[in-house]
Amino acid sequence: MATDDLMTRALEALGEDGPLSVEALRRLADLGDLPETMTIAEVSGHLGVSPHTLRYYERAGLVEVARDGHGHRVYDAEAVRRLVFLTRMRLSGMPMRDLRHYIALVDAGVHTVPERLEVLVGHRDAIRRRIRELTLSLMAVEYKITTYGGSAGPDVQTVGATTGEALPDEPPRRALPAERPAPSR
Amino acid sequence: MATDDLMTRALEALGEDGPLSVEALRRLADLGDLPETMTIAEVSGHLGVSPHTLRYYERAGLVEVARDGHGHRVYDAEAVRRLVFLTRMRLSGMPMRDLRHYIALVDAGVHTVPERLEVLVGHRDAIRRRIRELTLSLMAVEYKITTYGGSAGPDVQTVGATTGEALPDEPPRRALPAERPAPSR
DNA sequence: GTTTGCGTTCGAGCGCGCTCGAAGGCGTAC
DNA sequence: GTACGCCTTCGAGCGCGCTCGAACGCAAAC
Repeated sequence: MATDDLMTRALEALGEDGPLSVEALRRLADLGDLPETMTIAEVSGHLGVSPHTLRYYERAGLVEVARDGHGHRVYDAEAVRRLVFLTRMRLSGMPMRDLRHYIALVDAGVHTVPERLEVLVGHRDAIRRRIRELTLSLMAVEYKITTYGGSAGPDVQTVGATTGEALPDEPPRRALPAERPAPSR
Repeated sequence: MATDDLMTRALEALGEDGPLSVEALRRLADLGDLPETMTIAEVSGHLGVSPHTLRYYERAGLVEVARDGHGHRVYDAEAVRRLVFLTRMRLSGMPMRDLRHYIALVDAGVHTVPERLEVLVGHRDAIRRRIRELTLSLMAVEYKITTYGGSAGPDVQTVGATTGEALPDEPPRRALPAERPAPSR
């Protein structure tokens, strides 16, 4: 996915270990002053997505883009801003389907604002869920790494044994020193 | 993806808003006492992945599963534990390719432990990156929601304007009440 | 016996989000 | 002129991770 690069760049711009604050957001949002119009190559460079993908988004009905006398695309600032939004949403995992829906709402006029909000809230919740999932997985992987490394991890005891390997060629599944025999619920 | 359900269930088991702690991990890891052997349907129910997917994983070389007299799969505890590991890794976004690599290492013997650790560390970092990405996106979406809702959000100013919509049918892009005119860098 | 239900293998198909290639137009550089 | 480079459209192809269907086997229930 081309958009992976985008976020990578965004993260780099923020400094990998920055405070990840509203301040960071402001910097992310700071697109510089967009020129009046841009070519597809410029937009591509700016957003970090390929021209192919930009054309694809247009075909998908997510943006309308004017042509110049030669049939070449001319992206105005509004189109670029929309594309920034679109790439950001794609990056956070919103499917094309939902994006099409949202854009249809936007194009349908201001009376769809409540429904747009619903979509956004739904997506926000999806992101939150995903972060929780990943946090959980992260903990499992970190635990596994520490126990693998030998520096006997914290107090979870069964995780290592649930990895389906437990160092094959070795006595499988010695119980780690348990603190308590895990309450039955 | 079938595995979505798995994590959903895991999260439910933890209580959506729980402390997300090591305690939580222990519960997740607590698979109960696995029976000696299981049928494909049992494993499927236990892990929340379809029998189709279990067969697929086997075809992919991720687990070996014995057959009974009728040619039916018989999953032993080790296979189940491995599948738990595999689904957890899939859930956290590790691609099949890497999983195959990892499993090959496991099957190659204990001397591959260092390389296994490298893989795990790489994956851990990937998860961390993804969490950071999502956190960033979450902030952007939350900001957009609050400003959309009218309850003028915190102090970022440009984000709303970068969404490519800025309430069409309305004077586009009035500057929001800025606190400071964003430093030029 | 036949129906129901669960299992098997194999290969094909699908949904997603790109990604690419072919065939061609236009404008500038040499 | 012609080569280069960037653009266009259109449709096909791809990588991923499943997901499914067809055709069949076996066993217990009715």
